[in-house]
Amino acid sequence: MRPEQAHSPKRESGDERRAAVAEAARAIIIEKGLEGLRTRDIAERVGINIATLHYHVPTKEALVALVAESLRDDFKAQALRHPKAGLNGADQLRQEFNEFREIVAEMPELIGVLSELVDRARRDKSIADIILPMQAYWTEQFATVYRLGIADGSFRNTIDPAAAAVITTAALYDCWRPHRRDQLDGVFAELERAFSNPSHASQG
Amino acid sequence: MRPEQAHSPKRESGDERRAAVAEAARAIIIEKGLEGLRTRDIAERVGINIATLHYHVPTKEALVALVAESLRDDFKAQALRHPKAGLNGADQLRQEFNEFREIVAEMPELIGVLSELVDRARRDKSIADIILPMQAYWTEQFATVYRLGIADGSFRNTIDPAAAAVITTAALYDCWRPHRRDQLDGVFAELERAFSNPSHASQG
DNA sequence: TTATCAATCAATCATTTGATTGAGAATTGC
DNA sequence: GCAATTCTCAATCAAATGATTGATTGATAA
Repeated sequence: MRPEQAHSPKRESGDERRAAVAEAARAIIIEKGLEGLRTRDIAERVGINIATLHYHVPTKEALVALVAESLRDDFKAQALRHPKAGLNGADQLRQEFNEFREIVAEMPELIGVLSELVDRARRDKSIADIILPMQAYWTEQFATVYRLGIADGSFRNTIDPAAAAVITTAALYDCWRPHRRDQLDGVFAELERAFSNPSHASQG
Repeated sequence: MRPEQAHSPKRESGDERRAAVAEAARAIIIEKGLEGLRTRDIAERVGINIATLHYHVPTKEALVALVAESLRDDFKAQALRHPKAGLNGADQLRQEFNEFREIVAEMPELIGVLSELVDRARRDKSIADIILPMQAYWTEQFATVYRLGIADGSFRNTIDPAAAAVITTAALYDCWRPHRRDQLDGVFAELERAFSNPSHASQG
């Protein structure tokens, strides 16, 4: 979001409105789910009239898609935060875990929004087209790390990178949930053991 | 559900009505999510009047709890299907995977209902009280298998059973989703490799 | 300054929604 | 068989819901 212009009475631009709408909708989804998402509640939370909301985001469907896009964009920004060049597979995996820990710490409740959108993606192709590529991208990041680790010897060479990546992202996603959050570090450690190269370890 | 009594014009009992309501609600949740669950649609699908629905299930909240309970009961029934006595850890793990494959094959779309209820559990304690113990029970099954496998030597002794169980159930759950279903066997195999005992394998 | 377009609003629409009411039908127990 | 109880229904309620309408305001370019 664009920095606020100091005390400007100027109307917000269309993009700013839509960003505010997306943010308000996310907050409400966290509280009430997609099930409880109401256009009037969003308008109220942004501080605009219901007709203004419809002016900027014409339908409720468009609104949910806007939320999905805002989420995708946040994750994209997060993915670019830390470069990984020069690290071996095992170190990159650890870095991915550290980054994930940051996400969980910064956005503890976003799992709620993401999860609701994943559910909707099953039923609504327009949401699937936003959410599934994002998930696939995340999973592919791990597959790449595992391939690198196999090549550099830090992971066992029996790994199926694609399957290992699914296992990893699934476990991380599950540990984002409130009732599993205290198991995050234990799961990180176990994943590292699961994929590390035993002969590498015995050499080290 | 109770076998149908042949051609009996008798009214269905309260329990039968509620079971039919739960089943109808499940079907609608699969199609439209909790977001699109409407009491009138359920009544119509069962073939009863809306007031009759309210007679048997007084509020929408009670209805969602009924769905959660019906799901829990199905899983409980499934869990008792195959005895595991006498198998070592690795074989029990394989049997768990085979059972899970059965569940996915028999109830491919139930992930949709379960997932919606998991999301609601975050926001609604009465649902959490039904769903979370069910999930914890499932996870604990795997932890038990891993502990057994460590003891009998079929799994590596560095495993943290609780963390390994979380990783396992998370991966299986994720592979129940339509877009991941084709990876189920690969993930099974990778999980087996992840936790197997290397010195056991080299002896075998 | 004026015309144009974008944005905003209050009021409103048509329908839906969870739930209720009261009468009648069906079942049960004595 | 009858009274009591359970169950079912059509009609209805009050409020909510996504969305629309038409008037007005704000911003900008000429």
